[in-house]
Amino acid sequence: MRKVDTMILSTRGRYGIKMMLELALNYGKGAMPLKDIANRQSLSDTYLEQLISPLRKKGFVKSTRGAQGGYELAKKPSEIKVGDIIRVLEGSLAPSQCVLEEEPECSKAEYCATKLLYEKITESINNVIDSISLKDMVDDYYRLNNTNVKRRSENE
Amino acid sequence: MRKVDTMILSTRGRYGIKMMLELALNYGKGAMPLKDIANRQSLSDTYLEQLISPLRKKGFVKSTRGAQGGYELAKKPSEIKVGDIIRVLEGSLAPSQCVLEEEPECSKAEYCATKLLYEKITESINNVIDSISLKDMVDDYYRLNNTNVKRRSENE
DNA sequence: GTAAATCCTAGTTTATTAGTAGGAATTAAT
DNA sequence: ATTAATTCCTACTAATAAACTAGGATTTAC
Repeated sequence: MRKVDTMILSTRGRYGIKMMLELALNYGKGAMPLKDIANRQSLSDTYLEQLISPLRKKGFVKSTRGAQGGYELAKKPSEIKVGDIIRVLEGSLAPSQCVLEEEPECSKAEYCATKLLYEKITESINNVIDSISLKDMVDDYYRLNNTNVKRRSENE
Repeated sequence: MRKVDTMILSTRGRYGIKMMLELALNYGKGAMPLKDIANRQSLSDTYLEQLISPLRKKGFVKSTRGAQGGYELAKKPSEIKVGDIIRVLEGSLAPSQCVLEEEPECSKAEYCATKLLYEKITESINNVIDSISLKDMVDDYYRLNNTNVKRRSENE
């Protein structure tokens, strides 16, 4: 039997985004230990370790080793796009191999109407994920939070 | 180790689209045996059987049993959207479970900025896949084909 | 010098994907 | 009527990928 719903993001991408949002919320306040992030999000810290490693190597995160160490964003939240995080942790999101240049799935690629379809889907996804930065998410976070708090007190 | 690139469509969706495109190209010419489709696309016919079954049950394909039987589209190609095929074979494409109503991944969904992100991604994907019909793909198919043939003869 | 942290490699388990196998039911052509 | 070609259905299997875990080396503030 098969899964009912396909998540286009695996836990790598999803946890990675949560993790980076935590770092963005902490931006400018120094290094944050991974264990804190894991605790706040109820995720396995040893698993998050695996995810933050490539983000560091790609220059989105910087680390301070040793006691009192931790991680922080290596760029301003406005300069890190959700697409950056996803591409590091999931690779290119493409609906089919043939959209990626390396190896055409389809032997008659020039006649391939499905390739055209996949390119349209890919473009649409990339447009969205490259238009949203961590700063946008932080803004959303505070906006959503304030709205709810306000609504609650208005009801009383 | 992990795969380098995440395909948002599995073979179910990709083969399903190829199969439906073949049926669309054959539209109006009677039933086409699954074995023919499998041969044309170099795919396993027993696997395609599994994929066409839910498409038939959802009313996108109709079958004729017995010798000289086969499958054909149950609607006009313009009335079948790529999104229909994908949803039948892959389920809802969503970047995260929390976008689907049933079970919120996030305990504090009302404060969840990532949910907002996922909704934007989902909306963008659905917009594309629901705007492209099998007729569009058939048109692309012939347009790509003619263009290439023409270019070839122009070169001589 | 000890505790708290990152860093690194290699496992392990579980779930999902991608098929296969085997046969029952149906029907056109002979 | 028999045969061959087809759909239809259920269950199984193998390969792959996802989701972690384990263990230890290294670094550094206190």
